[in-house]
Amino acid sequence: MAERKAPDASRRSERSRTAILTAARELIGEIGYGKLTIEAIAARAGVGKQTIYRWWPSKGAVVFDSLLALSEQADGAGIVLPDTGDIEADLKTVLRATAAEFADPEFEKPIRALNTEIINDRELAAAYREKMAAPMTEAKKQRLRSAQRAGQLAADADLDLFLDVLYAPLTQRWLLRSGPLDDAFADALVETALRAFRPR
Amino acid sequence: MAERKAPDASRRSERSRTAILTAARELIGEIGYGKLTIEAIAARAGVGKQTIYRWWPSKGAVVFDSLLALSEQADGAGIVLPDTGDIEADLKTVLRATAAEFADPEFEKPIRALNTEIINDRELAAAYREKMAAPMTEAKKQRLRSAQRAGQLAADADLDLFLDVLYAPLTQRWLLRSGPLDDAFADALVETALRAFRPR
Amino acid sequence: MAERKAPDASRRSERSRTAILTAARELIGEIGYGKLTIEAIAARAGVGKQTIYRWWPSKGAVVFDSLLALSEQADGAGIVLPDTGDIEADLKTVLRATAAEFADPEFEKPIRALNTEIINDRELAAAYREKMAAPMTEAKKQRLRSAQRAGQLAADADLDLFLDVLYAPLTQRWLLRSGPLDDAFADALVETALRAFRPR
Amino acid sequence: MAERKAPDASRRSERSRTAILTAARELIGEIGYGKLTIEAIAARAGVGKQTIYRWWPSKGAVVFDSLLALSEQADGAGIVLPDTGDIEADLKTVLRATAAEFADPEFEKPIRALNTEIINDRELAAAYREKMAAPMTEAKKQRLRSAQRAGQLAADADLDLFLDVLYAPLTQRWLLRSGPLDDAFADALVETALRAFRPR
DNA sequence: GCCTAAGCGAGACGGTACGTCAGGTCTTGCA
DNA sequence: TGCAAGACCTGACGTACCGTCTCGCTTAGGC
Repeated sequence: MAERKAPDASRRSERSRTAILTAARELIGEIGYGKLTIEAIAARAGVGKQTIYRWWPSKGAVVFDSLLALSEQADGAGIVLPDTGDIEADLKTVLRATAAEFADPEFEKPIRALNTEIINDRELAAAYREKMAAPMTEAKKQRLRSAQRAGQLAADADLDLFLDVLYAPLTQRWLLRSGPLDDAFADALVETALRAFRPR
Repeated sequence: MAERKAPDASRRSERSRTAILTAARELIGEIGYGKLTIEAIAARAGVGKQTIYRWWPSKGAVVFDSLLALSEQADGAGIVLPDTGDIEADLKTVLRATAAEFADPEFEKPIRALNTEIINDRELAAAYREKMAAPMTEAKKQRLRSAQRAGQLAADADLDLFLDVLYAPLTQRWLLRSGPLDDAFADALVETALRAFRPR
Repeated sequence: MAERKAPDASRRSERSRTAILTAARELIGEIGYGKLTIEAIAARAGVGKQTIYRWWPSKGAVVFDSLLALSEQADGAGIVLPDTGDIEADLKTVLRATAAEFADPEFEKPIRALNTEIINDRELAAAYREKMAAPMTEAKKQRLRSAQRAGQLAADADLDLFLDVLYAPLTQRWLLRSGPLDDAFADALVETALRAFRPR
Repeated sequence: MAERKAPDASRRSERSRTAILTAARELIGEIGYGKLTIEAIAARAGVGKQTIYRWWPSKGAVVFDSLLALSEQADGAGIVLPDTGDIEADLKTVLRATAAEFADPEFEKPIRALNTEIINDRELAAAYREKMAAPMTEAKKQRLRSAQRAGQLAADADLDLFLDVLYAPLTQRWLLRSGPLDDAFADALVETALRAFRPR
């Protein structure tokens, strides 16, 4: 097991790390992922290129970390979905919000960047599932289990499948721009999913 | 209003066009989309770079055309889905086949390449929907309408939504590698979708 | 005999070639050979770095060519040394001029640069002897042969040796800064050399 | 007027100093002066880079010191040239030995390195003259004075000039590789120099 | 059937960014 | 407090491709 490099993480400059992630995030918003370069990140962060290459294996990894930092700061205290007792209403609220987020140009570019990377990089995909998707998924399942207890969802429903059916069409439509992402679509998805998994 | 370029399509060399598309397809399979370069395509095709720039606006467009050529040769005679009269069985057959295709490394790289391009290029996304997705979608709807007539599907079902619910989870799982693409998953999707849209 | 690259010299841009050589010469004068970089040459010449790497194997080669161009433009019509009939007076004139040239800061930097390169590069040394030293040496020998015919120099004198004895001390003293390069020194060298090779 | 650096020489690690000079000398022999780097010296010597920068102002200075150490160990007891009473024979012996040394690849690289440095660095040139050349020159003059007393050399001969005429052609030819450095050349130089400075 | 304008292969060009190497400075334990 | 270790910013390296631009050479259409 011959490591080629083993930089001493204890000596790592927190100042540089933060500056790099911030610069990456800003640049994605400004010029888009496709035109993002390591040199530009380094320049904007006031950092040597080597400092980036020392700590990240690829441009995609930097971008991933920069977005991860963003998402982590959001859910510092854990993510909780609304629970009014009405699963349909709550899911519509959440899905409409997600759809709106996709439409926000501020969010659009980074998320497209992230998806581009994930599609083509196995390891990044794994990191995404663990670090970014998992906490969100767990929060959603929490709400679904509550609905199961309330008898609004089949007790034996496969929650992973439920979430796939609920969210994948939304994401897909956004990625491929194959249709409008309006409230009607969000509502229709919720209704469809609940219909498929309603208690017998 | 003088166009800057107006290449005379009637003089276009079919030999070069074919060689370029073939080279592009081969290279995607060999080195992947990310490392694909115009120079490599030109070299492999035995063609000057200018000949590529003359006829395509971007690398993505070449790649798209090369995969389009592939898909067109497949459905020259039109696509027809099996219709045994049992919509559930037929859809399971089709979805299992699609899942298997995704698992085939031969198909995997080009489709990932295509998705990468489409996500980040509006025009390519439109071209994809028109040239590649539309015929497929139409064939699927054909089969679904047959099921509606047979009373196996709600007569007022939104077929676009149905197809989204049926296929998006599959594509998503494949793109993000978020779970196994086995027969069980394909079957579960078909059952879920049909449950959501069964006649009242 | 597998050549790795074989750029087509017939397509070479004369404009670029000239700009590069000029830029190199100017920069040597301004910042010195040690701090000279290919990037700076390219930038000053308004040229891509690749255009330099395409046509020259090393920084030293560029510098050499730039000085060669300089020397060639000087002796377009051939070099002729003064011949008043008095070899001692003529040589003193020439050596004093050479010493003065060495003292001129304008000439100093390029020549030091050249020597630095030549010392450490066999091929450059060969090129120097052929392209730059040889014509000069031939001109000097011409004058010496005239002196031999006039009976001012031993008829069987080894002219190469004579020139070494005459010039090497001058060059050496200049390179190592081991003593003053004044007229007295030039005169002394001439007298010494002539004394050693006077006719018996 | 506070010096920016004032390392306390009394605390200097002799172990490090020696290791650095040894490493420098070895590396010059192995990879040549041009490719020599401070980092490589530090790594080979098992020393931090700062320890080098603390005690030497430039790479050239390290190299110089490393070669100085070499030459000092050689002439600890003072240098004495052979004195058989026959100045011509003695000088031929010495010059032939010098020529042979130049041909020895072991000696070649360091001396070329040294010359490269000296040519471009005034201070190093001065140090060279004082520390390395001077003792050698003095030893040679000693022998020449003996020859003057023996009537084999003009009593009023300029010994510095004599040494220049004798050695510079040899050094020059070696540096520029402009001719063979054989015994014949060494002998011819001695004969020429003696002819120029023989007693009247 | 010839002429001529176009497409074509080739590849040089001015550039941008790559990923690496080394320079020289600064910081952190260890001895 | 001198040292080894090595992270840091800087800047140059030599390479790979970009998209544009000539070069001669086919090669097809209009005359």
